[in-house]
Amino acid sequence: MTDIARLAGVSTSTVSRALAESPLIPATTRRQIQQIAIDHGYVIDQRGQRLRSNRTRTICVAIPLGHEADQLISDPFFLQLFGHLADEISARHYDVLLSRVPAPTPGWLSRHVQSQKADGYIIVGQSNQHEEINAAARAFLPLVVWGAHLPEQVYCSVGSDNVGGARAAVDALLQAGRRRIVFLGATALPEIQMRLRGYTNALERAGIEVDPDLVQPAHFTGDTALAAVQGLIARGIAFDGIFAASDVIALGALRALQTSGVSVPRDVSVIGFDDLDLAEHAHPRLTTVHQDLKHGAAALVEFLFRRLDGEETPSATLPVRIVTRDSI
Amino acid sequence: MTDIARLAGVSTSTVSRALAESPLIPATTRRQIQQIAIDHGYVIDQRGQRLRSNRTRTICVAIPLGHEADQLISDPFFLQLFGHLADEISARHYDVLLSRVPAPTPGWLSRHVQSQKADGYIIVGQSNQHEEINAAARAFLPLVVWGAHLPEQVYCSVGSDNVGGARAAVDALLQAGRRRIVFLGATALPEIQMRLRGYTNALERAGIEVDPDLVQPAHFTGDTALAAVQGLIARGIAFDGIFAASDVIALGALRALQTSGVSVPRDVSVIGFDDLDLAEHAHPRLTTVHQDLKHGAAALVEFLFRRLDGEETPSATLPVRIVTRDSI
DNA sequence: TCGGCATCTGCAATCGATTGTGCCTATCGG
DNA sequence: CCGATAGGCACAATCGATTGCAGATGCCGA
Repeated sequence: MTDIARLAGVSTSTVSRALAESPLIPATTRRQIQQIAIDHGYVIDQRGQRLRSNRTRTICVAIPLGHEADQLISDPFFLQLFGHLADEISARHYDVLLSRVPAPTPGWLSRHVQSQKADGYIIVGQSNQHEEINAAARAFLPLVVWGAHLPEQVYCSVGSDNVGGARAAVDALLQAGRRRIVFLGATALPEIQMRLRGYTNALERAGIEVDPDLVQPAHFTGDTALAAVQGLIARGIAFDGIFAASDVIALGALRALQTSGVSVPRDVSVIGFDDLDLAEHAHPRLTTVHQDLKHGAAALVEFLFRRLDGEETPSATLPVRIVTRDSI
Repeated sequence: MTDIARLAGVSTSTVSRALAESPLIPATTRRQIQQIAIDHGYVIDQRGQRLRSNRTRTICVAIPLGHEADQLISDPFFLQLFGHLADEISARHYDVLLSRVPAPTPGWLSRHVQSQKADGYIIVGQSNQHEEINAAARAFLPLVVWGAHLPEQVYCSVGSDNVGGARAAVDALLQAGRRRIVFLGATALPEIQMRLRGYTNALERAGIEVDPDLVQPAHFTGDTALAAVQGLIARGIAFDGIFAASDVIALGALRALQTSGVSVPRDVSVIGFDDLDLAEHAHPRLTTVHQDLKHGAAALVEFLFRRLDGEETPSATLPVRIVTRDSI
């Protein structure tokens, strides 16, 4: 900037103001200085600008992986949500900073916020970090969370109706005449806990007792789901329906059934949760609970920018609906 | 930092050195100062640190959209590549900055580099920005590109063997007895041009003349591919095979054929390019040219970090292979 | 001719860190 | 007992921008 100032025969103050379109500088001078900057390939250094002006024009999307340190960014659900978030954020001319937090240590979020790398935060999935997020949110407004709505929550969250969606999913299986329904999911996560609650609710309402053998842990990779289903078959535990807490899990279950010669949906009905692009293309096409990630992402970003302007925003729970295809 | 210095009874220089584990500060003092920092929730402000130390510990992943401004980040191919890139970068403890450049203006990349937002750049897809990238790469070493290897290229690129892959794909269709083979793809892009060249090569070698009617433009969304195939059918142009320049295009073509009552692969064989997760789950399961995006991403990041250390790196072309499924 | 006012423009402080240089104080050997 | 040496530490410059304040300039009317 000093160089540009010298070339233009003015001070750096004037250059700074000219490039910022300050009305203090007459329009003709402004244009001249801007032209000199362009001609010499000068652009404002973000490091200096950010330090001085206290704004980074950057939103950080963070994924805490407290439950499962090896879940990668290349997880299809996360990528799909992230894609929509990035579209929304870049449409507002902000940069997107992606941060993966493999093993959250106490205070990680507050520290991250303090480091001034971004103006606002979108946390994808609470993992087991509810308290941590609460603590950070108490002192820092521009922070929104994709996930479940939990008791004692001070932060703003957007998420699907997990209990209702799970209940509807299990109801669909019951309606298809299924009685021994497996639940597959990582119950350490709040969202999955909610889905388990919906599962339990639906069974109880139908007068069916929950069989602990049928509630199986499965992480977010298809492989653990595959192993869980194979385990059930090997142990001779009978079942005629599977409610998978995510589509990726459902696809793993489908693979396991296929290799064991179990026909879907003749012998076993399967329903997933998420409605990723994958679900439509699965074989058989996967019946699943549709979450509207695009609208969810739009809501998250909308709320975040309102908070950047100092406004408080409420949490939101998005309705879900069953998409009926061929696996049920 | 001034506060921490006061609390510890030392100067900010000492605090800075203590937090940086400088051997100039005795170990016991270091620990004391670090403890005070932790107790008071202090973390180094990235803005100051970056300004002073000239390093951001950030890699920017940029997508130029010169050809098609409305392509979104939520494109499955891009997301899958991006996921692998992000995994690799965050494994090296760097941050990932995502930048979408909708309508590249001359000098956009050089300007971006100058702005000092990141230490290194990964450009995904050259779009029509070959010259621009060349210009930036002449003055800036830590820059790598996913895409085709072009003549007069000064930058480092990693990409698949597009010509060879396309040739193999068309050969596979020919071997299945197909003769009137459609090409679907956006030929404005260098990578797609290469695939078109492979298509032409393979046909010529088989003594078949290229019918211009069968070379159809299709963008990266499935919808334009769907429309193109429906157009061919409506115009009564006969064809018995489709080489789609990407899996997303192939899925669009499959949908068009399905709604028109054309059976795949009985009446028409279809082959794609990419081997996204989607391909395996398509119905019928899509035969396609497999690109190893995970290794490609690893190579890109490896090269980039070597360049951050001042080393020159060559370009690389990755081999591809046909994954045979049910659509051919 | 001069005062007053509006319009520009520059000085200098500031954001929060890093680091070369040099001072001070022990410690040790002669 | 004194000087050399090394180990700790602080001072102050610096990175590249922004902005309040004050000074300079020009124009107007009286």
